Amino acid sequence: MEKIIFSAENFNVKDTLECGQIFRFRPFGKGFLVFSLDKSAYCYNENGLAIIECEPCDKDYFYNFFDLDRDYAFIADLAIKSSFSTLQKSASAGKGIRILNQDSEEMLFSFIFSQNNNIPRIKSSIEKLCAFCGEKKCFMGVEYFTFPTANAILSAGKEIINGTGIGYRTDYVLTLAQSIVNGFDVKSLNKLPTAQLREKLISIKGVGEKVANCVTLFGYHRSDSFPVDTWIEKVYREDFSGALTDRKKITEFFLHLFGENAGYYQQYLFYYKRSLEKLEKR
DNA sequence: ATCCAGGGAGAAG
DNA sequence: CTTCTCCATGGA
Repeated sequence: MEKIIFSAENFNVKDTLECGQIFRFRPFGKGFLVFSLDKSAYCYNENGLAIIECEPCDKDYFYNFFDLDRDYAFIADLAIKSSFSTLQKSASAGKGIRILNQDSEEMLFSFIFSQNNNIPRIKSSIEKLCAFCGEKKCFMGVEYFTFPTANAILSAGKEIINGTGIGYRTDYVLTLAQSIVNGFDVKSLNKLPTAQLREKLISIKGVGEKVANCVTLFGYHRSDSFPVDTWIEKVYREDFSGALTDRKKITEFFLHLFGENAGYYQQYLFYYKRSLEKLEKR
């Protein structure tokens, strides 16, 4: 097993995993097991450090996965010093959040699962998908399943995919899997600038403005993305006194307000609103 | 029982 | 162009 050791100052494992950007992880030992495609790692904070353990051949993958070359102290400080009090609080509480570099195809399928759904159910459905048509593997004595290929999803068929509990979204998933099998290369879209990338993603059935923004942010690391869901809409209404109701316009409002770091700030705000605010109000 | 969750497609206005 | 309705599912 190989270890990557990093300062915990801007790498809080729990916050990074629980802030809603990743669905495949589970508590284990001193921290969490994390799964991406067919790979796995064990991560935890200890003595002011963040530690990642993985197979030697996956070391480069997880170094990039956790975005370890980026200066998150700088990003968080800008937010903390901004003139928006909720952003200050959110960034101060969530300065250990890093935006992961996840696989774009895995993100695309995962966020199609997410529409009009909640995070615990999304996690459970994706786990079932992997169990139904992923490949069984073992890491540190724990059994897990890889994220399935489009081909495996397609051959699993309607009955099985619907067995994951995603209901009406089953058709979206199978249609996407079919088009990937037919040659649609999700990863190659990375060469497009963000606006065109987003437009291309929205042309996929089951992908609208919000899901496209999640995929550009979490699957292509485009920080000029700003997903607006029910939680961010609450932030907009309650903390920015917003009057707009069209979520696309709310996205544009925040992109204009926050600029190129909007995606990082969005994640601070989302995590704070969904998980932390209720804890502070007492 | 009704509402809500990291919304979007398609129809109607 | 904008707004409305319906969509499966399960936990609160």
